[in-house]
Amino acid sequence: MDSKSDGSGFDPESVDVVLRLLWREHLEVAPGRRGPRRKLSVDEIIAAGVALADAEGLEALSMRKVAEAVGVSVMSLYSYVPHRSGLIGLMVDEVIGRTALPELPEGVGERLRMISDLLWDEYHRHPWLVAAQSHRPWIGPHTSARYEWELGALEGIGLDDIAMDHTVALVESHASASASNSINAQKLADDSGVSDVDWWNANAPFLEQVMPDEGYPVSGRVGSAVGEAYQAVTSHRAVYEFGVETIIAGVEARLSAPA
Amino acid sequence: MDSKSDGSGFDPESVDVVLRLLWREHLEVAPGRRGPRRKLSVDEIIAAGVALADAEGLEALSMRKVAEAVGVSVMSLYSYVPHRSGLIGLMVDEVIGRTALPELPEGVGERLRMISDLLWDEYHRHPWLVAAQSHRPWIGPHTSARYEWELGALEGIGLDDIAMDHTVALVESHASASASNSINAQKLADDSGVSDVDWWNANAPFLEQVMPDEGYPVSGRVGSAVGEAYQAVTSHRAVYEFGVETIIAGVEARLSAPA
DNA sequence: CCTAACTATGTACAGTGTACGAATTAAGGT
DNA sequence: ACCTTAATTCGTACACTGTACATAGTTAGG
Repeated sequence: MDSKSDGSGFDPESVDVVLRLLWREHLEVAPGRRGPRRKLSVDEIIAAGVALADAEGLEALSMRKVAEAVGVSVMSLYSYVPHRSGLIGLMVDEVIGRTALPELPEGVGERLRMISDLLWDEYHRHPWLVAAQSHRPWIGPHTSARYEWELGALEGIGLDDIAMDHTVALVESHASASASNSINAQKLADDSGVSDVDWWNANAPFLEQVMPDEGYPVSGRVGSAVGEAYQAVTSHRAVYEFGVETIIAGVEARLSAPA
Repeated sequence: MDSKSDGSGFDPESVDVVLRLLWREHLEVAPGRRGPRRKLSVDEIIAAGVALADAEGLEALSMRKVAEAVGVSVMSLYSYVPHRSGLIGLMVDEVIGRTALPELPEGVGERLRMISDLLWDEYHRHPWLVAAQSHRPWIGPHTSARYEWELGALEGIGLDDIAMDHTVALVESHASASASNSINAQKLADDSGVSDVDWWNANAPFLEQVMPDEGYPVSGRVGSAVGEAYQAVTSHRAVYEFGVETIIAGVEARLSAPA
């Protein structure tokens, strides 16, 4: 043990600051610290960040706004949280922890669907989660519990460890990507005040001019069918459903035809 | 025909500016315009934007840098392009046009794989494409040609129009999401100088402390298996491959078991 | 009580997208 | 040839952003 060791067997200096914050509940409370008493807890900051992002999106989450929300000067935040990106990482684990992990049903398909729907719903409850994915994915307590739960749903059904991991990743990818499409479309409509259909109606005459029918035989026909089926340009929810079902069918095919 | 009509049957005022720029090749050249001769073409600006984004990423694509690259003042750009977001839309269609659409092989699986790989490769050639997806998806000539090609690959194999559209969307979603994971990891490693493995090595002792083995039975085992298989924390490419195969299996299952 | 550690805060910097207005250029109408 | 008018270029300005740094104030340990 070196001089800085607290007997836990790792060098506390080299541990990612955000990581220590993520697991703050699992660490002994810090010993009596000098200096002024802290006005806040990290949790208050995280909660304020989540509220702000829920309400106005991640791009509106500025350190100044968070600071104002918790009633502290901007630079004081930096004594709680190392940077904006780290705060976002903490927010992600926080909201993941807010979603309870339900009992798993019987059947592989039912389980995959439950996982997928849980993610889809969560993304729509916190639309900024899709934009948060371009930041470093830190390993927090709730993220870890979620992963354990997801893998547990596939335990003992006949997939090897690698396939279990990749199947979870596939379901997560698909839920994330289709939710992302759905959410971006919604955000664009909100921000610009122009809905999908409005935009299409305004620009259809122009497109008919530059896109002659004979140049797009298949997509012309398919586009019409889609428009007619949903009475809209597209239905993100339907695309999502179709994807989940296809993926489930693929996993089941893998199970019944082992390598 | 109203006073502003050019005989084409649509009101040119209501057409999205970016849309007109996207289809600029298909429009008659503008009649003699007053004012100073333009120093540039839109294409030069788009090309400069693509070069910049390829080299430094989308967040480094500032109007000031683009302006400097083409040798013009910042605000002059705005006489060519309505805003940064529109420029990005034009860049997207441009790079999509740079990828040739190859002959389609026989077999549904082979075709889906070709489409998917084409997208995966394209994302890795232009990593900023993943970040560009949060902007409005304009309908450009190359995007349309791509969509027509993708649908053409599924024509006549036994899917109805809706299923064709959704299958293409599924493959695109999956390619986009897995490429996004791969690219984000790469970018984070580059920017921070800390690789996946380095980070893990530095923080593993801490994680072992806060994550007791008995709390994560399945993910502990699976994580080890994955680490051993790839000699890395994960293999984005392998996850992608697994997903493509599963999706193909799902589509084939759908084909052999009609509703 | 003094010192060393810690917190809170103000200021400052190098950026960002783009609205606005002024100056310049060239074409169309007479 | 001249005037009008549209189009282009460009400088300045504004409201923001994240965060580095220095300073002042507060508390616990020795």
